[in-house]
Amino acid sequence: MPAEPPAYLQIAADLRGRIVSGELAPGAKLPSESRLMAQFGVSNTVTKRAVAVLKAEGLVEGRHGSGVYVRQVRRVVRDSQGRGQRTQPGSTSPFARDVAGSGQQASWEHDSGEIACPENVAARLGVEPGTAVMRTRYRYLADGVPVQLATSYEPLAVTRGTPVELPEDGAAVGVVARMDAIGVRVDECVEAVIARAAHPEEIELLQLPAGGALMMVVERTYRSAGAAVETADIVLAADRYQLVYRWPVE
Amino acid sequence: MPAEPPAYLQIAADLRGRIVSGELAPGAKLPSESRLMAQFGVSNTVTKRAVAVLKAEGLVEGRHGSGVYVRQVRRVVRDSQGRGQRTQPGSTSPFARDVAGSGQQASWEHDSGEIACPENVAARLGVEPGTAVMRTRYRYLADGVPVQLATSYEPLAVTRGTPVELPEDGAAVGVVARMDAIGVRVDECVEAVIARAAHPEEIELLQLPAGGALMMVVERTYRSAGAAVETADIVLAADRYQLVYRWPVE
DNA sequence: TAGTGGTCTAGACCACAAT
DNA sequence: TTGTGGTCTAGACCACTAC
Repeated sequence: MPAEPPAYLQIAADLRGRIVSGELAPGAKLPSESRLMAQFGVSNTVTKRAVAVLKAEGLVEGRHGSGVYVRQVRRVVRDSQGRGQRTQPGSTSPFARDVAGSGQQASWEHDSGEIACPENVAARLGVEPGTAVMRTRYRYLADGVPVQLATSYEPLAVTRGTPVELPEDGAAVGVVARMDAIGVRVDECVEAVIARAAHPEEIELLQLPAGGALMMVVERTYRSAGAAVETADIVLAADRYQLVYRWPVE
Repeated sequence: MPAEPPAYLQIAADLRGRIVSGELAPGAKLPSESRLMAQFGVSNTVTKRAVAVLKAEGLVEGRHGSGVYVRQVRRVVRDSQGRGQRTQPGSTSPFARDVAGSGQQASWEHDSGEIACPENVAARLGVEPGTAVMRTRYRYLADGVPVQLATSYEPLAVTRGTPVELPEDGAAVGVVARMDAIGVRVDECVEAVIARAAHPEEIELLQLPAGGALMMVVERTYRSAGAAVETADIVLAADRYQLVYRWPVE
């Protein structure tokens, strides 16, 4: 005999089916807890747990005192095409271009400071841990809503004493153009992508629902003649982004 | 006054801190529910919920009747380098190369059949919905453990009547080589990456823990002279993979 | 004020692990 | 047999929304 799946998963599956079939459209309100309790003949904890599964999947969101609603997701496309390419003067930042693609307005905040390079970053930059690096933390917003975090590291051996030692509005022009300005020719971009649950500070900075938000993390490294000149951790709310990469065959 | 975070999140944060600091090393057993109840002065449901948060994050796994243990994750690196490149005869499949990189043994299963093209796939292939396509479903295993699913679609207008109409052991050589064999020169590869929670059938096929497993989904499309000749949905257990992309600047 | 979700208590039963 | 996690009951209180 195959084991019966637990009730909370059956209820979650029932609701999920009604969402993906369109019966419960984006913006629609789910049946309230008490209705679900009556309909399925279970106690409140079971219905709450079923709904918690759907929240963890990003399918629904609870609004306190009002109800649970089907989310409408529209993903921003982040295309590698043109990213890490030399941009024309006056062109807008890659982030601004991405969010413009979904009809939204881009803005960002940043702060910079010199630090001793932590171990995991040192491995990516190919320097000794403790080496002086410039760290810049960014928070990017689409229509005023924070959607992306980034932390950038640059060896000061490359930029010390130059006009681009501080990234200032580096986000507006991109790393490649900044390095060009001091004669460093970036020739390769490498991005490593992982997905994981959100860390607590990310939940706070990105105003995510507590417990179970999904993140995509891009470790991006720019290289010049084989040596890394910048690396960054880019943290994206997974349900708001699609990453696109394209390359020629042969 | 800042609001106090709920107890279950505080307990989860406490345990998470002890895990990432290394105090609770991979393989270590967490304090039992009853210990946590006593230590934090809460009821069982609260400790269970705290542990559930860590499970959803992929940090720990419960072993029924035994305890909850810190997971040891080693990520397989899936590198775009060499993927969608013309391979030398006798070379192994991209998947086999990936898992060999972490010292594991690769194997896979597949089944093929002709179907009418579903709508979302039709958009990617640039054909009318309902057009005849060959669908092949793969399940890939590393050391016998299923770690990856893939569903591939090829317009039969391209392959009908050729020796590669059925992919057969297509996984062993790759799409580019198969298309080469019938004179179709693949010249571009596009991959779109999203992250989301696992679907129920994925939980079953990949033997994942129910409720909250994270997936990465790669929509890969091969093109020849502007026309798509193959597209695939590649589903990866997020905590077992790292995707790497690299491209030249300018 | 009534309805709703978010959190929590204090138990219970079962299946499975370790012994 | 004892301890453990997985599931579930049947309540409770609070904060918030909608009216």
